[in-house]
Formats: sequence, C-alpha cells, structure tokens
Amino acid sequence: MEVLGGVAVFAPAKPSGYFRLRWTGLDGRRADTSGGRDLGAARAKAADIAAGLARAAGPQATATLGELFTRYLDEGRSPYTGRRWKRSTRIQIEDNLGRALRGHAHVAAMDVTREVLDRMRAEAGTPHMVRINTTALRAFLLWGYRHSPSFFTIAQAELLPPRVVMPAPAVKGTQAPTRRTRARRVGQADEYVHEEDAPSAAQVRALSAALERLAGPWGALAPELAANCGPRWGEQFQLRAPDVHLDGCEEAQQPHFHIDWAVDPGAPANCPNGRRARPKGDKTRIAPLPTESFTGTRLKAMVVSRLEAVRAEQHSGVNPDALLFPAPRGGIWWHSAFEAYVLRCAMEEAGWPLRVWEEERDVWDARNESYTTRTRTRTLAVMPWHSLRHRFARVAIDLYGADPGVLMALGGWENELTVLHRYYRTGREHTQRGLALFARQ
DNA sequence: CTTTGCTCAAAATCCTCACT
DNA sequence: AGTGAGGATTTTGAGCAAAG
Repeated sequence: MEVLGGVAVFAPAKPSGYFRLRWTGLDGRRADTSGGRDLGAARAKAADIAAGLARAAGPQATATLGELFTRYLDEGRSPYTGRRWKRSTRIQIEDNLGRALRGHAHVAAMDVTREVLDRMRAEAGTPHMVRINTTALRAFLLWGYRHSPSFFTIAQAELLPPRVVMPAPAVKGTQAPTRRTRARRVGQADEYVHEEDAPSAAQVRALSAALERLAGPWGALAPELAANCGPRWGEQFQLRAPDVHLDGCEEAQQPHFHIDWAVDPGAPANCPNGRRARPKGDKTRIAPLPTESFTGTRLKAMVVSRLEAVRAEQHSGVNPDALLFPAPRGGIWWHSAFEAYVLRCAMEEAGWPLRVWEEERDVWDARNESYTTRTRTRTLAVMPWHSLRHRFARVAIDLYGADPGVLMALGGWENELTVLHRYYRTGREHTQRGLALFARQ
C-alpha cells in the first residue's frame, strides 16, 4: 500500500483484479473507488483525487506540519481557551511539539493519520514524555481544525480523543527514579505528602548552615523562609525589601510578605520588563512571617538583620534592586545556576539525600535527522527545594492548626481540594475510628 | 582556569473537568 | 462527594560558552 496526498492505493487481491483507492473525505467520511487494472493508472487517478481534495480544502491542506508548527507558534494562543500563552508556556509547547514532529516536519497536513500520529507520539524516551507529546499533538490538531480555513478535517481532529491508548516510547530513554513512597493507606490520596517527603527541623538547620557558608549573607535565611513562609522558589528569589512588612500594613496587621511577582522561567536575559511575571495562576497573595521558626530559630530577627544588610548593599550599589536573595552580581538568580552551583553543594554538605542514577537516552541530531544513544550520570535530590514548601504546609497544619481554607490562602494553592488531598487526608482517620468501634466490649 | 549567565530538555506539581 | 485523566505551569537537572 502506498499513500499519495492522502489517498491510499491498494494492490489488487488477485493478479487479475483491480487496484483500489481509499481516502478520507473532507466531511470525515471514508470513501473508496476503483483504481483500474494497472498501477500507473491507479496512481494517476489517486493524484487527481488528492488534488481535488487539496483544492476543496484549500491550498492549506497541502501545507506541511513544519509550516503549520511555525504558524501555530506565531499565533501563540491556547486552542482550548483562546488565551495568549505565557512566555514559559510557549517555550514548553515549542519543545514538546517540536520533539513530536522530529523527522515528520515534511508530512502534509492531509496525510496525517492515526498511524502517523502514533509515530510522532512515540518520539520520546519515557511513557511520561509520550503523554506530553500526545497532549501537544492533540492541541495542535484542534488548532488546525478550528483554523479558518481548516488545515485538518473533523476526522483528523478527532484522532486523539481523551483516554486514547498510549504507544510505547520509540526511542531509548530512562525513567528517573521516583522520589516518593508509592504505597499509600486506604483513603489516602495518591498525591498525599508524607512526613518523610518534607525536610525535618534538623535538615533545615543543616541546609541553612551550609548555605550560609556557600552563599553568604542570605544563605541561612533562604531555607528557613521557604519552610516557614511557603513561597515557591520563583516567588522567593525575586523578593525585594519593600515586599516585607515587619509591622503589618493596611491590608494585614501581622508581619508578612507580599508575593506579587515570581521569576519568569521563560524570560530571556535582556527582557525589557525584567524577568518577573505574575505568580502561578496569576494570583498574588500575602504570606505569613512567624516570629520563631519551627526549627527554633528566631526567624523574624533574621529577616530584620537581612533587611538592614540589603539596605546597605543597595546603598553601595551591589544590590540595586534591594533583593533579599541576590545573585553574586546583584541580579535575580537563574534557577539553574542556583541549583547547580549553590544548592547542590549545600545539600551534599548538609547531608540531604541525593540519588545518583545512570541515564541512557537517544539524542536527536537535527542535521542528520537521526538519534544516537548516549549515557550520562545524573543526580536526583530526593528532597528538592520544593520540599521545603511541603514542610511549610505540615507546619501550618500540625503546629498552627491551619484549616484547608487558611492553608490555601497563605500558600497560594488554587483550591481547597488540592490542599485537602495533599496534606490533610492521612488515611488514618477511618482506620482509627473503626479500630475503636471493634475494641468496644 | 574558574565562575556564572543562559539555554535546552525533562519531570513534577498543580488544578480543572468530566465522569461516576 | 470522590476520583482519575490530562492540560497548564513551575521546578528540576545538565551542559555550554562568555565573562572574569
């Protein structure tokens, strides 16, 4: 079987039989007809039908996926909501769809079938990445179908329905080791954060000490603030002196931080408006500043002394933005630099668990359009920086008795249900109540 | 030669939605 | 109300090259 511009040419079943032409019409219905007795005539007829299809669907049906990819990115909107992508979302989509389209950029839109899609979905090394490819392609199909005039037919747009079966990854890859305990109690949500998933007071103190040695004046404060006040990394590392309200303000009487911005992970270096974007979900919030840390450290006093240092740094010009946690040259940190040069070393020094693993994967060579297998040694932090935020949640609940609504507001989670699943539903409640019932004489 | 700014790539997390 | 799927967004990890 061969395909010409979306029309499949089938060889005759018997030597004396007729060639058969099959294709999907613009209405999404399957169509077929005879192709005559010889291959040449069948091909010519297929080409005619394909040309007719292309005319009917407009010249855009013959556009290649590579061309459509560029247009999709240029339009820059979610085909689901119509909202403009954030800069970081666009980068992700370019990566994800680009990976799926590797080696398939020359395919014409009208030739996209489920088989072609499955090959593109499988351009990944792990099941997780196959799912991400699928997500990217599904949105791309929808965009192409909704586009006026359409690049994809209704039938094509429906080729990747929800719950679609996932193909196996087609290239070599290695799944990263898992961090979390996967066993869970009856009634416990899958994403429940266990006590051992969050750093202990001793671990936070150790990381504080290591960071103070490695990163200087703000090193000791950084993990304490993360574990007690709950900002995300991107929110914390853009904080400026004026965001701290030691004695409250008109909005709130108690000591707190204003979290109005976050480091934009997609921002280029010379971004005209700086490297800030609104926090996740475009939600600003106020985070608490307790006097004493759960580790026993005098947290508020630490912040006070850091603020004094910041003012001096600003005055001398080494920290013009009055950042609480500046990079060596006074700007906002790049997360990767912080991770690789500061945090990793501090974790090693503080004895935080790190898991070393061997990754074998196929690397795409765009010039030769082929993969080559490479191996490398990688390190996974069993408790990454983000785990300090889990400690914040546990402290809020276990120490301060915060209810889900309170925790949601202070930590900036989107809804109570998420918080409930992750931090409240321990799975112990029902078991204990049941045991008590059975113990009664 | 070391440090650090930055990009590329991948995975985790968060959160909505549809289904039971 | 509970649950799983999956889209959206952030975090994490590695590598490279320009700057110091």
